[in-house]
Amino acid sequence: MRPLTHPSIDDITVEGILHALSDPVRVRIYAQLACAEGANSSCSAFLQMEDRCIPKSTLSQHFRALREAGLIRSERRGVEMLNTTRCDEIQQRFPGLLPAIMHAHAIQSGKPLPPDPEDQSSD
Amino acid sequence: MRPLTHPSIDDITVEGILHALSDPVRVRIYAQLACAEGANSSCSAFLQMEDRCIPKSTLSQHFRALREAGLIRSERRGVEMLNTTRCDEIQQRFPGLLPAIMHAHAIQSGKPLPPDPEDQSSD
DNA sequence: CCCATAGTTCGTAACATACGAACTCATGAA
DNA sequence: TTCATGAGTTCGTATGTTACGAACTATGGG
Repeated sequence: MRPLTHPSIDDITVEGILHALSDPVRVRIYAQLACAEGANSSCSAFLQMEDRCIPKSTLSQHFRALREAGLIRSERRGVEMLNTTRCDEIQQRFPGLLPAIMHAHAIQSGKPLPPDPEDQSSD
Repeated sequence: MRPLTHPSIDDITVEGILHALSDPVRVRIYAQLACAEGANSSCSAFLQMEDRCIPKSTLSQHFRALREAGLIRSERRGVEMLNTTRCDEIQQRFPGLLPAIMHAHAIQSGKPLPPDPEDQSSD
């Protein structure tokens, strides 16, 4: 089992981020992580998302995609995995990108957030 | 030859936009169109982009991808094609999304724009 | 009508993705 | 230490997507 690889902040690309978040399952995972930061962030917490039941091998691949795009950081916590977003780093490198995407996603889901408190604006 | 299809603004999805712009060639095309709005926007203008030479069948597919994602509008102008971005419409539906993406892309390309005048902030 | 130019579509090879089966790793019980 | 269990990963394969050359369609000019 190869050790988890995380790209350095400078190797993170816009294309990579967009591609990772262009998958509906992955945005949902990412949105969950971004909301419940630090809470129940193990992979298994997503085994039964709202409506669909996603097989765990597929979930594992999705987490890997998010990880290799630089969107999340995963570390072992005993038998589980602790997943956290790297939004602070990405905000440094690409200010406003993630908030804008998540905001648009919220609009599309019919639950537009109130104007985000600490986001959106270019750093 | 089927007539060009453009999704209605309500059928445009965030995932579709992100996927379309997650391809390096397509962002470059889109960026060009967004900059030189109305100028030389035919497909053939992109036949020899900066470094790579992209075959025209491939280019055609890229334009179709952008069109079907709702990012551009294409109409015949005689023998050519006039391509224009639909950024105003998209700005209505997903405020700040495209500016943030293009801004991030500019940063990555090493030419960060000055803080965008009318963008970024959550309407 | 014939030709040239601008794009599109088709066919196929290369690449990417989804998911079940089989695996690894950490932990806890015996 | 050994075995069992739960959490994730990797592999193999079927299915989908993408790239690009060849053949096609449309428009405009002689």
